[in-house]
Amino acid sequence: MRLAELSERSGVSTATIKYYLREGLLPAGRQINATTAEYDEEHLRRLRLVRAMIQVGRVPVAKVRDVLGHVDDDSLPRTIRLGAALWALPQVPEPDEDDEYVQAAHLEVDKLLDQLGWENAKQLITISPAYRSLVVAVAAFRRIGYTFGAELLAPYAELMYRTAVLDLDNMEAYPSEAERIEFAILGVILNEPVKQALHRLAQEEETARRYGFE
Amino acid sequence: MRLAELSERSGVSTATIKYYLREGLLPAGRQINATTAEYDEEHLRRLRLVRAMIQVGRVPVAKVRDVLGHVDDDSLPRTIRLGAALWALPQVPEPDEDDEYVQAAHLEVDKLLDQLGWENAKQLITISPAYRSLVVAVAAFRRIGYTFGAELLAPYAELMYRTAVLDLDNMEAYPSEAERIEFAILGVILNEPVKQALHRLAQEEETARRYGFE
DNA sequence: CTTCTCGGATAACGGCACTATCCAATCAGC
DNA sequence: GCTGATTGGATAGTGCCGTTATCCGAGAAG
Repeated sequence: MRLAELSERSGVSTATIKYYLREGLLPAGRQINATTAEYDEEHLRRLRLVRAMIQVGRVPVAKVRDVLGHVDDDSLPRTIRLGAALWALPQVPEPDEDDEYVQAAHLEVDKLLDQLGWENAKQLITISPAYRSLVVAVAAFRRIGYTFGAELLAPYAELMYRTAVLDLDNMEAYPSEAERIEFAILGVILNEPVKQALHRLAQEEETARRYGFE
Repeated sequence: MRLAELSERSGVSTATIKYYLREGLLPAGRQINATTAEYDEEHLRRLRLVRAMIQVGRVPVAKVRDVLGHVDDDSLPRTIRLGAALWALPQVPEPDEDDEYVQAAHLEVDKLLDQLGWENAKQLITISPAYRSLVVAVAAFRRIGYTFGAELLAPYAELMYRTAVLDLDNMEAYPSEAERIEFAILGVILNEPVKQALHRLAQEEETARRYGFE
């Protein structure tokens, strides 16, 4: 198919597709001649993935490029590809290590990991963006005057761990390696909006149950 | 304290504070004379809240204004204030109701709510942004070729419901109404980054447990 | 008195996701 | 084979948004 058809079937304007091509989010089509390029179902699929990441996952274009680079890198073993995709995702600004709240948050999060026995996560704390995000968020709570210590975090972490087990179970249900990788990426990028929405729905439900509508 | 000190103690530049004042995120200081205004601890606290929402919660400035408007509106009953804060948060673009994937997602999500017995949430589906976000995300999965039906969503929803119970329990632990409201706002805005980070950490932990580091 | 700082108003900036405009090559319909 | 529409590439422009820089005249400080 040609650009116009790719645009029609994906619902993305040709101008935007050209932009994605330029930015390297979409591989170039097979060049038929100087003015025509041919795209296939793979392009359509990739384009839909890109759109989902940008619109639903709110992933910036540059990050999408990074993530896709890892997805396409067949030379990497699976866990590395998974990790690379996770880590290429948008992050909270770097924590200011001199800030007293950040330091307190570090202690609290480290205590939490000890309590939970997350030995693998502990090994990653120097490099994991998830760890840094957690520290930044916990520090923000403290700065406003609310403590969000290990004892409050632990039950959440327990639930999130069970969520992660579900994620990986679902991923393993797919037969091909390629699908598993793509689903894992989606599981990080699109799953979070799903869980966030479920969470808010659950909050609405429980609030209504406790206090009614008025 | 004056602008310069407010800036120093909060770590926010005077130019940005002026911008927040202009945008109505921060109430004006007490005017001492034509060129001096006096700010107090409440201003500092509010400023930190605003910063946390913008930087950690990634809430757009306009939304912060809306949320704070509800926080400050003493005439509203608590559940409404809570709901108003929840609903003022950034949303996914409106789902296109003509889209076949969106329609399928609607059916799937409705089925899920029935299965779970979330009767209160069902009543809110016409207006709840959380419901719409969920539909958009589920539709995005389907569009790429992965089904994320009620039977896969249900265990996640169960875990999220337990998370919401924790949220409300934590909120109720605060003695004053004002603190509870503020904590509830934070619980929606800052808690989500916390949970998201815990989730990713948990994914990293479980991935490492299943597959090791190589 | 004069130099410094204050806060208000306004304009400018930089990043990002697109989008509009040109253009020459080429395809489709007659 | 001619002609008008379409194609894809290059480039510049747009709109939004969070932030910052520049002026300015009115006090405060030494």
